[in-house]
Amino acid sequence: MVRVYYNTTIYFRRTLMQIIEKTLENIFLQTITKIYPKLNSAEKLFIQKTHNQKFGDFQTNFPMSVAKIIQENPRTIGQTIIDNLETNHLIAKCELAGPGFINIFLKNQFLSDHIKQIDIQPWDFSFLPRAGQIIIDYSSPNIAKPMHVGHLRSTILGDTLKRIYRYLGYEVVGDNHIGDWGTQFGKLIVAYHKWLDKDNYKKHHITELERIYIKFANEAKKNPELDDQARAELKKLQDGDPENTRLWKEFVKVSLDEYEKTYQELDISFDTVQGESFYHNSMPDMVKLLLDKKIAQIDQEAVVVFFPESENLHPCVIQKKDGAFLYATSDIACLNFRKNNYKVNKILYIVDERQQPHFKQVFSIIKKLGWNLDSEHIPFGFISFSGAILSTRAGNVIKLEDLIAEAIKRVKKVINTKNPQLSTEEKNQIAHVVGIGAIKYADLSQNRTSSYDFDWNRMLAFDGNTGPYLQYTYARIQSLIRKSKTRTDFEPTANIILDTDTEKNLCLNLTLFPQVLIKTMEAHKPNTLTEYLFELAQKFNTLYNSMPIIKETSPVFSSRLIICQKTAFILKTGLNLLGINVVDRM
RNA sequence: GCGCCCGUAGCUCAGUUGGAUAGAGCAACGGACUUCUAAUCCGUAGGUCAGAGGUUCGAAUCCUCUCGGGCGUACCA
Repeated sequence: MVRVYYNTTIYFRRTLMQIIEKTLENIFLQTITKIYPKLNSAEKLFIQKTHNQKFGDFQTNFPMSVAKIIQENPRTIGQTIIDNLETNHLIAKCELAGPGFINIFLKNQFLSDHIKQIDIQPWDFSFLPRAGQIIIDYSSPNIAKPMHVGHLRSTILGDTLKRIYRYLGYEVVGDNHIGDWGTQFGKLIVAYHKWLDKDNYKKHHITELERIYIKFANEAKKNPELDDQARAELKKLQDGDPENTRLWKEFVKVSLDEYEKTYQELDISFDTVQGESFYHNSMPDMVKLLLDKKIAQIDQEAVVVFFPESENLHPCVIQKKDGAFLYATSDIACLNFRKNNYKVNKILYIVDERQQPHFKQVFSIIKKLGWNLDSEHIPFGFISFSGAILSTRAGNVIKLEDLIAEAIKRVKKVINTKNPQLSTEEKNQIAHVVGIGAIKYADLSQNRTSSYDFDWNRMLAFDGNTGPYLQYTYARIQSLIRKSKTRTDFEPTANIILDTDTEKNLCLNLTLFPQVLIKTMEAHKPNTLTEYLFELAQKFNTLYNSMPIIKETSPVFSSRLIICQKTAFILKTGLNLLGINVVDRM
């Protein structure tokens, strides 16, 4: 690390690793602006990894993408660019290929030097628009209901995005927007007085609250009068009735305590927990504001926002005829709060795809208000079970705590056959890390937009493209590193030998990590990252199975061990960004 | 009815400025452990990218239509 002190502004600057794709883009851009000064198409320039070694290491299709604008043959453009490229320290040669691809071959020396810097210097992400804060709304369980696999996606998606944004240098606020206000509390209060089993409640708060909630739903079908009672209790709560307020606070507290256990098991944390109730007091102001600005109007005794036909949205009720507020109202109030209390870069809502119309409505309303907030709904497909939608009331949920327990149980079984000599304590620790890893990876490796049917064997698989596979690869490397500790012939600064396709492939893959992170962040799709890590692990395992590492002597031994260290670093860093930990043996 | 999402190998799915021969995992079949952890690796087989048209140098990707599936459709969240 090099520290440079300046006179005017006192700060230190570390030497940062440049991202290869960006460096190449800069080199090409220099040449392109020189040859085609009028061409304002820098955004069309993308350098990407080739999918086949015969096409070089990286490539660009820039000539084809601008051929029409320049009105020249793409091959001519490509050749002109290649001929005018200034010599530099990273490109060995460029080839024109096919209809107008430019294939780029890197210098081995550059690649070797570059890889050696991995885990020594951090990458330079300073070109990203990082001003302000990224606010991420995720997890958001409903009070008094157990967290089930349906909450998994929002929770770990949000957590992963939070980690990735932070790693890229953004300031992030993770907000658990809990469902702690609304109609279910009227029902719960009625059910609490009628059916609560106090012993059960003491033993397991949420299980009992869930039971009486389901009972209420069933009883109300037979006896609609219960719904009226629930509405009355809700009204009392909203009007500040002391007894109902006390009960409500109790429900919230016991629920949060319970969720906290699951969050700890999953290694999930939040920066703020501000549920719907937090915004309750400001909701009347929101309604008034929208009425004053003539954005909302009174229709059939309710306060409603209508949208132009082109937006294809249903009217949005922001206050019911009985005076109660709704989900949309609280989201508007929440946005108002964020506008006033944060310097917003972007707001992300990690909520399932069925709520897409709701967010369109809310975003349309704040646009009418002239609030300049970059808000984005990050939708994901929902999880069903045997084709049915998971629902607390229907009672077909799989609780997160049960899923976690089953995962740990299954991992233990494998450890006992593979590594029975490990201590019980270590077995437990490994089982926990690997079990959680399997669950998180199973979900994150799926494209978030697709819905899927929950399947125990699929979610808890340990072979193939799974979390345990990546953790296993990491553990294998750690084993090599342990065994190399006593070696005296290790040269940490040795050149990396890139003579075989196996070694070169793996090394090239190592360099892609920072760009993959950017891509993952931009599309908000963690499966981009899982896919990359899986490929990296596969390439490592190919090397591991086809060539000796610690059985070699230096310089080959040193070169391969350095590759191992760097691979382990990327695997660990990548897995940690997915919220998955690693173990040194398993 | 209208709106949104989806249809890719036997199964589950990747595939985001439109790029070269559409890829993985699982399952199947054949092979590699007295050798750095076989939760691994190597190989074989498997495709009308739902169908039809269009846009162009080039389409799984963009546009139109048809068929099939899921979800949503103002006073729940």
